[in-house]
Amino acid sequence: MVDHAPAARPATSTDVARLAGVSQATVSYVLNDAPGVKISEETRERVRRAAEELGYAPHASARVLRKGTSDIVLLPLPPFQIGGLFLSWLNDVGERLRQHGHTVVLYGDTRSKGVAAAREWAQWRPAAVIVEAHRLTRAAVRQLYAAGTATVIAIGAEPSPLVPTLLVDDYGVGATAADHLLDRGRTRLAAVVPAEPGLDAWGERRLAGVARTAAARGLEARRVDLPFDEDAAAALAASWAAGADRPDGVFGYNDDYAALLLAALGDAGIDVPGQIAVVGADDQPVARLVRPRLTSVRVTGRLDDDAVAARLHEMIVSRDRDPATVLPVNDFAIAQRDSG
Amino acid sequence: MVDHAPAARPATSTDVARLAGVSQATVSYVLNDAPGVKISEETRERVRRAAEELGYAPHASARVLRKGTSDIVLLPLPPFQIGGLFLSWLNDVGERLRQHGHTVVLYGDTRSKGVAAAREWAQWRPAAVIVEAHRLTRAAVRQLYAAGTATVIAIGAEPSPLVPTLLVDDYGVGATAADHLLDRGRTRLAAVVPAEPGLDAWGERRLAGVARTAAARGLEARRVDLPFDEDAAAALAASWAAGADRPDGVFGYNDDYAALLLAALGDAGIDVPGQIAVVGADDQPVARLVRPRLTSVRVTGRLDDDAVAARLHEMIVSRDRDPATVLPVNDFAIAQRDSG
DNA sequence: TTGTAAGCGTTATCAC
DNA sequence: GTGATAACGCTTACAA
Repeated sequence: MVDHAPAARPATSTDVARLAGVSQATVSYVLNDAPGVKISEETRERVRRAAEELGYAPHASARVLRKGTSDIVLLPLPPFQIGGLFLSWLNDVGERLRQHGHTVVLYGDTRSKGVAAAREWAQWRPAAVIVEAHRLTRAAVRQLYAAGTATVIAIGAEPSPLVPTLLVDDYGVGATAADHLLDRGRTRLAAVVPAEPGLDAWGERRLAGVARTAAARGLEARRVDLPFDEDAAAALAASWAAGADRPDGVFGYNDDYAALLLAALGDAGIDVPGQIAVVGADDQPVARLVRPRLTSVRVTGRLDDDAVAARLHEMIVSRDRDPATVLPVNDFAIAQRDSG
Repeated sequence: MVDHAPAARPATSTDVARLAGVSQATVSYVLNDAPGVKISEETRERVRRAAEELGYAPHASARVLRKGTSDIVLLPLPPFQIGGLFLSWLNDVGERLRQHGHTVVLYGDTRSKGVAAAREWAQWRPAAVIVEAHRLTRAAVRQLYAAGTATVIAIGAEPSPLVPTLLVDDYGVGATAADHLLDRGRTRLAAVVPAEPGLDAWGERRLAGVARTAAARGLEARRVDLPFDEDAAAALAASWAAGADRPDGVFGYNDDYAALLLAALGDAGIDVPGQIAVVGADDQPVARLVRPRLTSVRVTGRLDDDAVAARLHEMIVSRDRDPATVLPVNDFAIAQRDSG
């Protein structure tokens, strides 16, 4: 690439055509490898060289306007609220989607949901919108499909009745922890639900997974609401140290909460895992940094990222809008350590 | 909003005009509050109602094509590689930028840099591009400016020579830790540099901050390369337990690495903070979950998010392209706990 | 094998 | 005050 003098305005395909000595249409044909159009290799080369020379980049909006739809895969997600785990998964899958020719856009909007949000997303004529299930309504989906969006995909812990779902099973986390605890002979189970706005919904689902699994064996699971706060954890540990109604197996919601509880139990003189087994989730670094080391539910991919991206791509090109299409993405394993 | 029958195609401003019984131009005037155009309040109301009725959302691409530039603030960042800390900061600032009328887009591209990347970004005619400094070249900046981008802003630990910089001071983290350790009488300093690709560059800068501060007091700081690995940490702790060349104050890079080291020192029978003080960084939850609790460098905002967003907005509207414009965003404090 | 021309939905410059 | 109308840059059917 030659280092040109600063262009006053970005080069257009007309500029390229002029430089290459061909028509503007030919430029479009060549650069898009238009099928069913025969152009001599020599002309192609001239066009490509001219484009390179001018630093030509096609005007995305003009292209979208003309074609009526973009190749954007829109992810209107608040990127921080979702865990680092999901975020890195998303990045890997995004990378693959890009290789399939999509433009992956994390769209910065947060509060809105329903048809108002859909209208905003629809402005960009995305090929696909992948969004948390709770932000979708029937009208929202309709608006997007009217805007030419090939498919809308919900992210949720259960299948959406409106559109295909990327199933991020959160019940399974709790279920896996419960199975592990029960298999090791624990019978009085408890599950932490974080007392933080935004996290509680996730906590409820993990708790439900624990409860469901316990129920299958004729047992119950107690709910323990816990804010991320040392004093609250100490109070809880003290009440358990006093005896009364102490569980012998606790699922700590995730590794952070489990570690918080673990530290408080230790401070209160309760033996882990002797008196209480503690299991975390997400297999984060902290699990190996506390003593005893934390047993944790590791979330693994059910399909590899390539496969997920390939399925998504397939759904987009085939305009699969069937709510019956459900793509489960995660699976679980126990990372066995010392706490339970 | 009335819940309409499914639209076959998204409503255009022409549809709105027809329904409101006005010309299409009038619709544009009303919805954009065009200055210097007198339109009766009654007409305005009719137009607005028609737009609402039809669920009209202007076609973003058509608007961009016509206006020559978008209101997109493009952040071509891999959202996972950057820490959770920066991510949540970014979200807050993004939210504010949105309130200033910008469309914040995290653009999914990763590998590319230089003019090739710039060309890809320029396709969308963004109003601003905020990107890591190392991905910019002179030609890249030129291409973006030619595409009408109001300003390009670098993110980096030192001011960019090409464009204005959002200064994320990483040296300061190490410097703050070193000051703290030195103030408490430690003299044989060491700093952990994570032996992980991708993290080492950050580690080097934090180390440099420690070294610089130590040097100002006539002392040196030792570099300790450490992978995130229990065995490696144990080996390091064992060598220090053996005596030899043991530091009395260690900066652990961040809380995860500091906690890793802390656990290994404990296992090796070294007293913390008695024999070695350990300081982490980022003030993550883990700092309160380990024993002794971890003293940590807390990264705080130098300006509040509102102010940062306001400055960015100002730079965009004024087309501030002056590399002398530097916006330092973070400041530091010590979260004093038990480890040092 | 290549060129001509229509039209995508907006905004903005003119006449009316 | 309001309504035609001409771009904006591109893709694609059709003409040459």
